[in-house]
Amino acid sequence: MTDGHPVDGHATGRAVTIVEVARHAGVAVSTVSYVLSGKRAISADTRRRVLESVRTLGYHPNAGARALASKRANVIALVLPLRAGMHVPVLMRFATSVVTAARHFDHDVLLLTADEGLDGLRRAAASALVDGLVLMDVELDDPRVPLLRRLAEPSVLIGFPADAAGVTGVDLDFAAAGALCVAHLAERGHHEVVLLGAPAVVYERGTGFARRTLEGFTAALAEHGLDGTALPCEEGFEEVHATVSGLLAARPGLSGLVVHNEAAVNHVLSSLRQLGRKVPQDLAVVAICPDDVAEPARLTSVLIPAEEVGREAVGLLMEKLAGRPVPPATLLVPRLTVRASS
Amino acid sequence: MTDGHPVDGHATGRAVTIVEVARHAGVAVSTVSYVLSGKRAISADTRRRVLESVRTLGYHPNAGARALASKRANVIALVLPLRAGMHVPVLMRFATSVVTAARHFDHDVLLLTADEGLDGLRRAAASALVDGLVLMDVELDDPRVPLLRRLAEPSVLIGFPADAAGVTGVDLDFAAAGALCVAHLAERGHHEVVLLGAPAVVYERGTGFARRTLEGFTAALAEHGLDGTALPCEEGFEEVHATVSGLLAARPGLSGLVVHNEAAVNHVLSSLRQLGRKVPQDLAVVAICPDDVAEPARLTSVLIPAEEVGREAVGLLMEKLAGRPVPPATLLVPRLTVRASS
DNA sequence: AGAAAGCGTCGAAACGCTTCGACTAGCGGG
DNA sequence: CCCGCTAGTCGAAGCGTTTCGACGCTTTCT
Repeated sequence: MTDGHPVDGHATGRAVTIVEVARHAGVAVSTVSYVLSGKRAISADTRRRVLESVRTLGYHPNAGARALASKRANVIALVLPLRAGMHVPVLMRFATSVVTAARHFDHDVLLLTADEGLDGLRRAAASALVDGLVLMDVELDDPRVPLLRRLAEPSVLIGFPADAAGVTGVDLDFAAAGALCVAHLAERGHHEVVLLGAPAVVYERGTGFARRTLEGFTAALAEHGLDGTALPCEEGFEEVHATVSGLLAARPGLSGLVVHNEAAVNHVLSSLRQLGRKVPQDLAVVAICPDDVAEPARLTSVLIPAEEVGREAVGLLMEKLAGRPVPPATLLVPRLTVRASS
Repeated sequence: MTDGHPVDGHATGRAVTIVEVARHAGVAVSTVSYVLSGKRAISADTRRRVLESVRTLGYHPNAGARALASKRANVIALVLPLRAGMHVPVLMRFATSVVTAARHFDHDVLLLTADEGLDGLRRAAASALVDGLVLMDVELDDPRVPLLRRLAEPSVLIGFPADAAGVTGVDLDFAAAGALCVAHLAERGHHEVVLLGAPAVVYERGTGFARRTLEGFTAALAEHGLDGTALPCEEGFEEVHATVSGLLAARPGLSGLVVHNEAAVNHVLSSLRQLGRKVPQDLAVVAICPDDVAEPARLTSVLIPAEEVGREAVGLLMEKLAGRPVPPATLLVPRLTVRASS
C-alpha cells in the first residue's frame, strides 16, 4: 500500500459499487455520491468516513452508470486528420496536450480518426459517448463544420474554416507569424526573401494555416518594401534539394528564407550545406515550426505552440460544456526566438 | 437524405430512445433490442419495421445505458508512450490501425498517455470505461505488466517484456529481421557489416525491439561468418554525420550498413552523400523501417508492418474479450524488399 | 393425438449512479 | 415562544439499455 492504493488483491473480480461503500461507511448511497461530487454540504466527519471507505474498498465509480444518470460521459472526442502532408510529430503534440488538459478537467479522450468521416462524429455525439468534440486540421471548406453547427454537443476547432459562423476556433495567428518572420528579416537588412511552404497538396486542399501564413507573409513583404515570393515545398530530400538549388539559381540576390514546413526544414539545411551556402552568413533562415525541431538545428523560429493550443482548445470546450459563452476565435500571438540561423 | 441519414433537423435536441423506437414500430422495447443485437430470432417482417423506425427516427443507442446494462463499454484503451527516442510517425500508424481495426469490431478507442502511469490504467479499467487495453512500447522491465496481470480486463501488448508470463504480446519478429538483413548482405557478397541502431537511451531503457534486433543481427553475423558490430545512433544530423564518418574511418573494409532507426536513416544517406560514398556501389544500406520512409529513399528494407501489428493486436484483444484462448506471443515474420540501396 | 421443441414476442427486473424532495436538528430573530 | 433558516442526511425515482423467464403458436416427432 505504499503507493497509496488499496491492497491490490481485488483488482480482479467484481467491481466495488457505491452501495458497498455506503454500507461500509454506514451512510446512505446518496451521501456517498454527494461526498464525491461536492454538490451538497457534508459534515467533515461523514466526509472523512466515506473517503476512507472509498479508499479501503478501492472504489471507482462505474463510468457507464455515471454517464447514464448524470447525462455526462466525462469524455471528449479528439478528431485527428491522419492525412497526407500533415507533420505527424506536431499532430502528436497537439494530441497529448489535449489528453493532458482533458485529464485536468477529469475528462478522458476518445480518439476518432477523420476517415470515419461525418458518421463517426454523428455516432459519437448521438450515442452520448462524448460530451464534446475537439477537431484538428480543419479545412477552409470543411464538410464537418455544418454538421457541428447542428450537433447538440459543443465543439472546438483547431484552425478555422472559411465560414466560421457559429463555431469556436483556436489557433496560432499564422498571418501574424508570417508577417513576424518578414519583419525580422527586414530588420536584419535583407531585401529579398522567399517563403518555402507546405507541400502543394496542402494549399490545394485549402488548409487554413498554410494560406494564412502565406497571406501574412505577402502582406508584410509589401509593407516592408521587400522583394520576394512564396513557393510550396515537398518533403523528400531530393525534391527539397531541387527546389532550393533552383531557387538560388533563379534569385541570386536572395538572402532570407522563411520555411514553414517542419518535415522539410532539415532537408533545406542539408541542401544549403551541400551547395556550400553558409547559414546565416550567405543566407538567413527563419522557420515556423515547433521548438523541438528548431532547437537542435539552432534555427531562429516562430514556434508552433502545440501545447498551448491544445490546452486552450480543451479549456474553451469545458467553458462551453459549463454553458458559459466563449469568444468565437482565439488567436495565439506568435513569438519569434532568435537562434543561430539569422 | 441523399446520404442515407435521417432528416437532420433533430440532430439537435433530446435524443431518441429505444422506447420511442418501440412505440413507433409497434413492438416491445426488448424486441427492438433483439433486432439490433441479433441475439434472438426475429421475424423478417418485424425486423424490417423496427429497422425502418430506427432509421426514420435517427436512433442511436445510448452508450452509457448500454454499457451499464450489458457490462460492455465497447471501448478499448490505447496506451501510447510519447517518450524520448520513439519515432512518432510510426507510433501514429500503429495508433490509426488500432482505431480502424477497433471500429471494425464496433469498438471505439480511448486514448491514454503513459504519463498518467499506472493510475490511468487502473482508473480506466476499474471504472469500466474500457473493456480491454492495448499497450504500445512495452519495456523489458515494465512496471505496468504486473498490474495488467492483476486486472480483470484483458490486454494485449505491442512488444514484449522480459517476463512475458501471463500476458499476450504481438510484434514484428525483430530478431529475424536483424538476421534477415545480415543474410541479405552476406548473399550479396559483403564481408563486413555494421548495425546502426536506436539512440543509446533506447537500449539503456531496455526497449525490447531494439535489443532483439541486435541479438538477431549478432547471431546472424556469426552464423554467416561475417565481420562487424553494432552501434547506437542518435537522431540529429550532426551526430549521425559524426558517427558515420568515424565509422568509415575506423573500418575501411566496411561495405554494408543495416540501419534500424527511422529518424536517422535519411541523415545517414545525406551523410554518405556528403562523404562522397555512392550507395550501393561503395556501401550497401539496408533499413528496418516503415515503407513510407524506405519507399521515397529507394531503400532496401525490412518494413515495420505497423498496420498489421495494430490489426493483430486488436484481433487478439477481441478474442480475449470473447473468452477464447489466444497464443501468448504472436511474431510477425519479416519480409525484405529489395530496392536501390543494396 | 399428445408431448416436445422451436420460434417470435413481451414484460419486468436488473445495471450503478445522480438528483430531487423531504425530513430532522439546531439556531437566530421577531 | 414560535417561525423560518440552513446544514446535513436519507429514500426513492429515474436514466436507457440488456437480458431472463414466460407465454402463446406452430411444427415435428412418436
